[in-house]
Amino acid sequence: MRPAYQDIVDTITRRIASGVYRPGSRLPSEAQFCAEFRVSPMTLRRALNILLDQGLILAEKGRGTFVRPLGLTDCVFRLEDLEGGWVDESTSVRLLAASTTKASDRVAEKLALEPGSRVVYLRRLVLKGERPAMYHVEYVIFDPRRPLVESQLQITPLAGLLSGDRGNTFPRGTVTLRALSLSAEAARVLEEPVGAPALCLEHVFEDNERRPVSWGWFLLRADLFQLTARLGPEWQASQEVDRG
Amino acid sequence: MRPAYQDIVDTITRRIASGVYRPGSRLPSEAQFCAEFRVSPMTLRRALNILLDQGLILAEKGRGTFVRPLGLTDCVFRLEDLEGGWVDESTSVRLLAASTTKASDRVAEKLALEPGSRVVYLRRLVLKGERPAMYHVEYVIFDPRRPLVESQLQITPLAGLLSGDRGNTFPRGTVTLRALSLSAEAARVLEEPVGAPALCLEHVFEDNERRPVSWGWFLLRADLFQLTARLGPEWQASQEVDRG
DNA sequence: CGCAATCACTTCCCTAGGGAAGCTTACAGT
DNA sequence: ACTGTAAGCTTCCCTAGGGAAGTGATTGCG
Repeated sequence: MRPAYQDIVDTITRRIASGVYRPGSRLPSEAQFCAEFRVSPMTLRRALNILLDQGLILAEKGRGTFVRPLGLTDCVFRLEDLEGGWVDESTSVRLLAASTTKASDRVAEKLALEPGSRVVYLRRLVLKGERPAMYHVEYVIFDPRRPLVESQLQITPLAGLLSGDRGNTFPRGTVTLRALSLSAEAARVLEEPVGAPALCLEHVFEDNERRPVSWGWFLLRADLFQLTARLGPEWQASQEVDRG
Repeated sequence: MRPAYQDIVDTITRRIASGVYRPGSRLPSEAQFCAEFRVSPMTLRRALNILLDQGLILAEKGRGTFVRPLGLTDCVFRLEDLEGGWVDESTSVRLLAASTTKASDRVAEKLALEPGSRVVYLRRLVLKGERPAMYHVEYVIFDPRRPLVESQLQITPLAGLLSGDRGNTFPRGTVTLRALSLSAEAARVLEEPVGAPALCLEHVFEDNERRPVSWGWFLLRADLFQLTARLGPEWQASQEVDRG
């Protein structure tokens, strides 16, 4: 039913979590594991590879594999499971502004354009129920020769931009996360006091030729959104039990 | 020299990045790939598995494998590559306070203790050169029966807590990231105006039995620290060229 | 025409080996 | 005592298949 390599992954993970294999210590060789689990080397190797790039173990060629000691810095935060959620039933998007303007120096620099080039300027407000939650500002290049723009311009289904459902996805991009205080304008829109803390999610999307296509940022109310990561071994309970 | 599966991963990645394989479209079957790259099914499968859990492709049993359309939410932020850095030559740690006190209600709740139990209270300041950068507050359970405490108590090498070098690592934990405004005390220590924005990194570490061992948080000056993630296909340049 | 069975194609899992390359240790020769 | 070598570990990579299970189109039968 369940793949053998998955059972092996879980078993070893459990042993690490429960302290049978301690951080830093060497664990049995591949040959020994093959004998214990009664599988071929290839299958065992597959299990180890999974643990390897989960970062739970650490292999040194010719010496052995070891339990990797974990530190705070091993945390990974997935934007996918942002607490506060991106979209659910109560979510609605309100378009505050959409126009084409000439790029300011700052915008032109970010988008690698000549100053004064035409760009599309967008401002959206995402509401959870009645409450403003995110404020989104974005500048998109306006170049008839590049076909990407129109897909970007379908405004309301912000969802498409977030989780790449349909065509309006970008092949590449850079996203940076930081904290800041709300400006007067952002504070007004988000119905927060000026200077209130917020998470800022700045993004630059690029096309296939690595040219920037859009620059913008989300402002997330600090009281509604946070990121959580779990550190250390985690496994799904397996129904199977040794009946040897 | 270079493993074959790695070359395959890079080649497919490059094709996705350059638009040869478009988002959502089906890519060749495993058999076809085997024929093209002249490798055995197992090797090809290995390459696909890597792309699979990089999230670049998406396989549906019986139907085929497809290029996965990406969205903003696919970003992952690694605490490891925090911009502003955790430790380098100019980093020093100053211990502001270390004492044992009775746990307040809030602390007792977080650590799952009886209110009034003894806990170790720590406050550290991390400096980059002369400049305060992070402020760390932590509560550690004080229980002679649990041996973990002493390793936690070696204060100055904060590095050990961050990247698990030696023994003072915890098997498990939860870390949450959010934005907030500096309290009066934190602002004074970090030499920032009261109410300045900061990233807050709250952490709870647990022992093998999943009992909380320590609770605390880092406050990171918003002007010094941010997290960056790259979205989309990325590959290492391979020196090898087709000479068929 | 409608429905069910078949068949081709797909992803996915596993076996049973061989061999390259790196590290450690023991042992021989100097 | 020291050094170079060889043996025996180790991780790592690859081949060449077989078979299970899911999907979709085609075909044959009522």
